[in-house]
Amino acid sequence: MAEERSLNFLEEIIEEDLKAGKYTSILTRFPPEPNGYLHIGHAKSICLNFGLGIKYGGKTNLRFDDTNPVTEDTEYVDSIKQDIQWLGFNWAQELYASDYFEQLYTFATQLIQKGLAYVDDSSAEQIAIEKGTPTQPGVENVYRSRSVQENLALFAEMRAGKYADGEKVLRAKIDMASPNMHMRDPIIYRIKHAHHHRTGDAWCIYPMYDFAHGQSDSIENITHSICTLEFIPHRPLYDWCIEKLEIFPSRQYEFARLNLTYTVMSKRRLLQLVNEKHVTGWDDPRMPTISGMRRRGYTPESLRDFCDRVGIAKRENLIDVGLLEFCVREHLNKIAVRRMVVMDPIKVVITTLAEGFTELVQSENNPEEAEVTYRDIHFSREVYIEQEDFMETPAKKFFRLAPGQMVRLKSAYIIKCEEVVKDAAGNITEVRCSHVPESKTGGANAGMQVKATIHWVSAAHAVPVELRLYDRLFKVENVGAAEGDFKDYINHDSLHIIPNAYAEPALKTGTTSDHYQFLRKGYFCVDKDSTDDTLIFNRTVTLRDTWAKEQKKG
RNA sequence: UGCCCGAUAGUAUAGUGGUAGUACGACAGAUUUUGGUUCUGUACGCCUAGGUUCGAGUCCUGGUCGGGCAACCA
Repeated sequence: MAEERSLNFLEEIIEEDLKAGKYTSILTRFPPEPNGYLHIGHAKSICLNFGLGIKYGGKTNLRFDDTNPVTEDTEYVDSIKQDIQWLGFNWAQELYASDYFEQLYTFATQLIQKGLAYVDDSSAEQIAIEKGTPTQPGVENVYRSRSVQENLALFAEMRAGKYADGEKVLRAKIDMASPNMHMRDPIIYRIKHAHHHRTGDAWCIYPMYDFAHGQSDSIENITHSICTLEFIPHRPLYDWCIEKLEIFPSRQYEFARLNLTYTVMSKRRLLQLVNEKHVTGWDDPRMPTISGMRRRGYTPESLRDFCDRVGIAKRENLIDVGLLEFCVREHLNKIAVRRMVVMDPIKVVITTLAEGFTELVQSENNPEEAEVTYRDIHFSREVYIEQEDFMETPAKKFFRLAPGQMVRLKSAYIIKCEEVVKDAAGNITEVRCSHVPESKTGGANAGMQVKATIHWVSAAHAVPVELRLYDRLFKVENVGAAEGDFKDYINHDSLHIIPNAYAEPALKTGTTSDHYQFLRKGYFCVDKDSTDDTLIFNRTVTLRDTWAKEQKKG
């Protein structure tokens, strides 16, 4: 089943480690900070970390990196857990960096005892100045030479709450002249008199990322700690802590994060979109968040397939959102139930049928199914078809309905346009057609060749529904590379609401499905805003439309 | 001016010294009671200059280009 595929560089490393006997099994982790909702970029990391665990018979922990109480919240913890499970993954253990606060405090004191950490009384500004620049070495200050005893006492006082925020920090004593800025005596503990979502008010000092992440990995015996490229310069510090503390040597590896065309992928920017009401929330169907995509109608399968196809490497990338759309179409084509909905109606009267004529026709629920099932649809003398499926003066290569032309009404009769009725202003109000008798499925004339088959809804039986059509959130491909404020590139036309589309009754009364294909229009799902009175559908993605492409060519 | 990472069709991603593959996209055609699906075909690529070698996308050196690194963020 699994096709022979080349290994990515992480799989190669793991296979070498396993082969060399370095590990008997692997343990990875997914380490989100609970300060925002997960997006498709996180999905790539989730699929990678959990996927590796599954592929090599190992396990994967979920560990919340909650070392900064002022930005973190349990609301985010809950959404993150839900999103991971929805994607289809199970963690071995649910853990929190905050579980290790006591242990991390002990690690810090060990460093102090070894003369490898010191309490610094300098202000943030002073520390920044003394740090130097990438091209200029930093300088050592007077606090750097404090005695072990003094440092131990001071650090204990920090923990005890004797000092205000920012009054003191604990720094690792490494090398103020290092060409790597992160090695210039990085701050490892800071004072924050803040309420933590899990530890409450037990602590007023919190470890920095660099003093929490690697040690957490080590405590859990994580074998392969996988993160994104921007942490490459942190790796020497990651290794330094492990070496000096003499703890389990977890190893950090980095891969390139996902970037998608026509969207943004930073939590900061997504939060801004939410806070400034450019979207309705984190789960707005236009958002690249997992919750937004779920609401939009994307399936876990399609997201996993996408993450698989984008690959894992170290070079920066910008993935065409078209690939995502391909993945969702491919999955939805297999599972979506077919229904007919007319979005922009024009009335067709079939004059050769008796006044009040009505009958039931059968149409397949999904032609892709191994065993095709059918539903009944009311057909009658008056039906709605799409405005765009009729042209009074047809364009070249237009082979839908036009005066004197024939089309098939899906699962019903072939009709021929005989007359166009207009109002005083010259607008077309109605198209009058004749029908070909015996042209239904199984009829004597069913084999007649027509150039097109169009969808329709019986006028008398149509059910009004609301459709929400989404377009890309941004107007430019590479929002990250665009100059100026990213908000200048927001597509203000990204939501188009059709309050009164006409749907076939089966949509309301028939089998309920999570995913529908509205014939020839796209894939849709029911939105949570639906009420007993009004069904609301989100368009997940359109169908491939070669006719639209043809038209663009002009 | 320092350090680090990277560079293969339009976009991604393989190729581990021996014929540059794959996917999406594009284009053309076939099939189709969805201009959907499916199928077939076509076009398009190793950043650059040297070097090592019988042979270099791959190894070495220089250059160019892109990205990152100086939050009491992660």
